[in-house]
This record gives sequence, structure tokens and C-alpha cells, in this order.
Amino acid sequence: MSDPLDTVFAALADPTRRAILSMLLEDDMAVTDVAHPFEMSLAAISKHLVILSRAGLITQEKRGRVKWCKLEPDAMRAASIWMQGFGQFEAVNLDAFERFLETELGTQGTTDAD
Amino acid sequence: MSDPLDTVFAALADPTRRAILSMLLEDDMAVTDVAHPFEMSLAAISKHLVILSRAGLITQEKRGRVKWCKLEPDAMRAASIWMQGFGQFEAVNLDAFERFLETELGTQGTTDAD
DNA sequence: CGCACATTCAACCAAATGGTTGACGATTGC
DNA sequence: GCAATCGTCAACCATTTGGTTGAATGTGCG
Repeated sequence: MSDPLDTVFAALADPTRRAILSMLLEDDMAVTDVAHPFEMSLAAISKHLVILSRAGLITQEKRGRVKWCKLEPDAMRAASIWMQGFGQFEAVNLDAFERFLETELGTQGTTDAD
Repeated sequence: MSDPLDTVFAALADPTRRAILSMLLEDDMAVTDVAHPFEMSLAAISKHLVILSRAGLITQEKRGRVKWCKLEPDAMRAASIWMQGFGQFEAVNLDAFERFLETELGTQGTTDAD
């Protein structure tokens, strides 16, 4: 798994990780807070974050005892461009995108973070 | 793994499968011909094709004893749109795309189909 | 100092992945 | 009809993945 496309696509193949990325779209977050909405141990989330990190999709910066996670959307460029070569997709159809994001976020079962 | 994004991204995470998709970009192909450039058994390729099929990225039609594989780029739309929500990537930058496809194809070790 | 908190490490586990080989069911062509 | 070809199936294997728990490390706070 040396090709960056391998690691990026593999990282995106897991719904938990995609949900984490969606959360980080709103704001940087501490590991504990990332973990909060999921019904899964902190250690499991920590592993997911490592995978996202290795794929370059997030960066983590430790401030004090808290490690902050920051989305790095540029890591998706290569993968996005690769995919677009197949479909010659036009520029983002924002309506479709919004419906999609809603569906995606709405079906995670993780949405009722209080 | 019921979410279509799961299956599409997972399918794309493997370099052999991405190479197959690139090959199908040029033309429909029979399973045996898809397998030819790879140093791997026909059965292995057959499995990869099942995965691509289940992800909707290809369709297969049996004509006689030959099964033809056809690229279905529309299956990437959802995933592509999902990704674009993160980066607001512009529509295909063709230069960048071509460099990428070249890199991608050039690093597969699958290019010397005779 | 000493405890509570934030995060990772280590060991472990079940299930999935990516590959192999060999047998098998269709189909075609001599 | 029979042999060769196309492709999948089944069984098997090693490795990876995604999760668990419990201990360890590092940091802040009263």
C-alpha cells in the first residue's frame, strides 16, 4: 500500500472514518470529542484517526494533553481528480451534493451528539 | 458494508482494480483479456471483477462463453460528489488529471500488455 | 504531590481480503 | 462427440482490518 490513492480510498471506505471527516468539516476537534458520538471505544477511534492521518486526510497537533484533529481536504484532490477522469463529471452539482451529504450524515446513526 | 460509498471506495482502494478500470476506459473487455497483463491467476481477477461489479463500477454481460466487462463510470458520481464537498475542487483540471493518469498507469507494472 | 484526564500501546480476537490451486459447468469448434 | 476454452466455485492460506480490554504514558490541576 504505497500508492497514496490506495491509502486515501481505503481510508474513505469506512463509514466511521467518513463520518469523522464530516464532523471535522465543521471544526477542529479533540480526539475525545471525535469519539463521543460513536458507540465504540476511544482506542478504536484513535486507530481510525491514525489511518486518516496516514492517508493525509487529517493532521493532528498536540496542545497540552489534548490532541487536535484538523481536516486536510487537499489530500482528496488526487483521488478526486482520478475519479473525475472516468466520468468527466461537470462541476459540482451542489443540490445533489447537499442531498448526498444529508443522506450520508443522516445514516450514520451517530448524529445525535448532544 | 451496505452504504454504496463503502463498496465504491473499497473497490477503488486496490491498485489492481483501479488498473482494471483504467483498461476498461479504452474499451470493453473479456475477463480473460482483462486478466492477461496481470501476474495473477484468472480466478483472482475474476474475484476483483465481482467486487467491481458489486460496487456498480462495471457491468458484465455474457455472450456465448465470453463474459464482457463494461465500465460504468456513473457509479463513481456519488463518491466523487461526496469528496468534492470537502475540497470544493474545481471541475477536472485536465492537465493535472493527465499527469495523474500517467503516473497511475505507469506505476501499475501492468502496462506492457503486448 | 497525587489524582484525574487524554491518548496511545499491547495483546488479543473474529471476520474480511487477496491470493493460490484444482475441480467443475458452459460453450464453441474441429 | 470430444477436446479445448471461458469463467466461476470451493477449499485453503496468510495477512490485514476493525474491534475489544487493560495497562502505560503524558499532562494539567487542586
